[in-house]
Amino acid sequence: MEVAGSGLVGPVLAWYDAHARDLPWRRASASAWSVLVSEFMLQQTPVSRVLPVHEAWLARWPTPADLAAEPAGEAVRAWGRLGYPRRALRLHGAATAIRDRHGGAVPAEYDDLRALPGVGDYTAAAVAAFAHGRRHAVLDTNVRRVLARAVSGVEFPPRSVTRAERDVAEALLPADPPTAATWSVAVMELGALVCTADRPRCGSCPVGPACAWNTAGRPAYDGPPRPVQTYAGTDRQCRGRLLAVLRDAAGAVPESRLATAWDDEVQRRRCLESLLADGLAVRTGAGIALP
DNA sequence: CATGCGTGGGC
DNA sequence: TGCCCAAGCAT
Repeated sequence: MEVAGSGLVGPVLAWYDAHARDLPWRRASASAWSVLVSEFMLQQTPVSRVLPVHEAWLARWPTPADLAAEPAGEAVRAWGRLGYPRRALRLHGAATAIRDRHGGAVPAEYDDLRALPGVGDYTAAAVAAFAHGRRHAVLDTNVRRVLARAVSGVEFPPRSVTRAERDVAEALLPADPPTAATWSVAVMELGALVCTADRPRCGSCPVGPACAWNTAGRPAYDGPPRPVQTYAGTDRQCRGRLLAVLRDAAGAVPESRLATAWDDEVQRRRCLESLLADGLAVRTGAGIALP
């Protein structure tokens, strides 16, 4: 019952055993909560920036109930400059749901995890596998890129996850649940350290000749161009500036003070309203504050 | 299903 | 120097 690329698993597991980074949320002593927090923080944010915030977060809130006991604004403040602060709000919401619906314990079932705010397919599978040893295919951007290259022979995966990708991931997933979980983290690590988006280190890749893309001579990507993400001058940047003022203030700030953070008044007002609508800020008698 | 949502580092 | 990204999610 061979599938294309089935020769990947052994070499990747051996490589991971020798090259895995020692990350706090991967240690045997790490709680499921530590894993969940790391997965929220790692959504679109590099490991190096997550490390210090994750450490401080777990020290302050060792359990979901500890976080749920505080106002959501404290989560937004502690999130600091990790970016996409709605994740902080959702993590607080997840902690509250875990306390109220799961007796304070991070659930192990995919469906229960998936129902938490801020938890999509990837995070639910990752927490089920990495925190609880469940057998789930974990399809993140790293895994998708590795499989696109090694199995499909193309440089980059499709824009969104396809049925074909899921079938490949399922076919490769080892039958033994703990081994499946290790395989998943191992192939992610390979994508993060070796099979990178740009300048992949094929010379030191354990997959070697089993990689269809490398064997084919690493043909250039010929799919649709990926959209470039602009930032300067966007509402995202404006919202970030406004929220930074709120984070750095002890309490509410007068709305006039937000003007110092962004010149364009029309855009500034629009962004403030969107922050209020998102629940990242609230109006009080004294001005604008974190929730 | 395409789009909006932060931030800082590497080349 | 700009440009491109880095363990996604919700709508």
